[in-house]
Amino acid sequence: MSARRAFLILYTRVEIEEYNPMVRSRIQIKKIENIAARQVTFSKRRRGLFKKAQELSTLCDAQIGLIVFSSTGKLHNFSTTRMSQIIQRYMPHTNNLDHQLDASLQPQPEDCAILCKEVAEKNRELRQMKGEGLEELGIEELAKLEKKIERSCARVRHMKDVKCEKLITGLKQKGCKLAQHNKRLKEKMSEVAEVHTLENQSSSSSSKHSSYLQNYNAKLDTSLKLA
Amino acid sequence: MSARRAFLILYTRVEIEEYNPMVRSRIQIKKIENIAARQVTFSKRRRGLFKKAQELSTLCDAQIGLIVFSSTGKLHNFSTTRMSQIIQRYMPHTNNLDHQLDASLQPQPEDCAILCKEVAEKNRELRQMKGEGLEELGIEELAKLEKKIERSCARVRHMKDVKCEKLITGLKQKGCKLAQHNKRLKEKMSEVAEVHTLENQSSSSSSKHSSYLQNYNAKLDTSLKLA
DNA sequence: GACTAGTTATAAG
DNA sequence: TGTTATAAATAGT
Repeated sequence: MSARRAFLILYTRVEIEEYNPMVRSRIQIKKIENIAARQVTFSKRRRGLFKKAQELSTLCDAQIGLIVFSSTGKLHNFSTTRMSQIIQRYMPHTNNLDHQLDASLQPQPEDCAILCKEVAEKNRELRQMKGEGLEELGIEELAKLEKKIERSCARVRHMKDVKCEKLITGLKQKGCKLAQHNKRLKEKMSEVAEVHTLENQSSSSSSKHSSYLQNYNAKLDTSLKLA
Repeated sequence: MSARRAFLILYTRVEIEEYNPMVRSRIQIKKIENIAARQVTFSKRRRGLFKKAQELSTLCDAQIGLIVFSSTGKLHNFSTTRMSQIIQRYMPHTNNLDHQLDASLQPQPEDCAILCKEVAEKNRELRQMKGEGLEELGIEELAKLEKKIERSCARVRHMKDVKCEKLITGLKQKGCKLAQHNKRLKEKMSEVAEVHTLENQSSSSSSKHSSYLQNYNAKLDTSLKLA
């Protein structure tokens, strides 16, 4: 039984580490030394990568630029808009060390055209969202737009409510603190007043204390206002 | 039973096309409108994309630069060496250098900058109208925005109602006309049938008239279909 | 962020 | 390039 067990363990280890089964196995991510295999993998994975990039840009409305040089030096690239546009947009985010690049990244006429188109498109969408220029839309489209705007409105309303609630909570807390502070100040005031009364009864030099009390009251007021 | 069958079919279609089952289903590659879902997907897929890029570069010894701007404008990038190096290696492969030579004939960079700003501004407004990126707004602004969107919605709804009403009126008129036409055609038909009966009773040469009547009926059918 | 269950990418042939 | 079975990515919770 022990021998059988040993065999099983050995078999399993061999299968995982060395034996190439006829089916796909997990691979390590390290440079593929076999050139043919590397090229095949490069081709397949490049396609996969570009597809993923395309999907991400579509699904999430992202702007993507992807440059790939194969080990043979061949260029492959993908971008949602003109690559130069993406690189330009990227530049401000990078260190100033790369300023030399700026010279070769002057805006192209195509970029202007693209931007113009973009502005026009945004304007159209914006006008629709504002409920302008609706004549060209059909009933279905109008219904969709209505739903979309309603959702927007709900989002705005929700954010407003959240902020209001936060504000109210904050104000309440502040109020509580102020009330506590007030209470403490009043207590102190009555203490002072008591002392004053006692002193007033036992001594004739009251004017000095009286002005002191007034001064104290004034300070109290200021504290309250500041709080 | 037929009604029940129709219901079942409808239910099935809805389940397939719209209802979200509790398990993963195939998705269409199109912009995700739900903002939260979009952000989650962006985050997940971005990680996946970057991992794939990393793997491809390691496995196949490729030089890769990847720039991603999210829809909120945030930059994410990956590169095997300094991005500037990759961009520089990329530049000769574009025809930008040729364009650069006649820079004097090209639109000024300022134009592009202005357009860029405009796009950015429109995007900001649009996003707000869609109820995105509201964190930076105060309660007052949110309230204003809400009112604005409500007005938009009212406009869209109004336009939809107007169009619906028009459509309904149009359809009703069409229906009336068709009904009238039908009535007239039926009257004519009974006249013809009457004549035919009389003639059939008084004369023996009925085959000629019979074929004439058939022809007439065929024409009637055509008229009805066209109407 | 973790989990699960279908989906998608891909290693090997 | 196409196929197949498994690994990996990921949509929905």
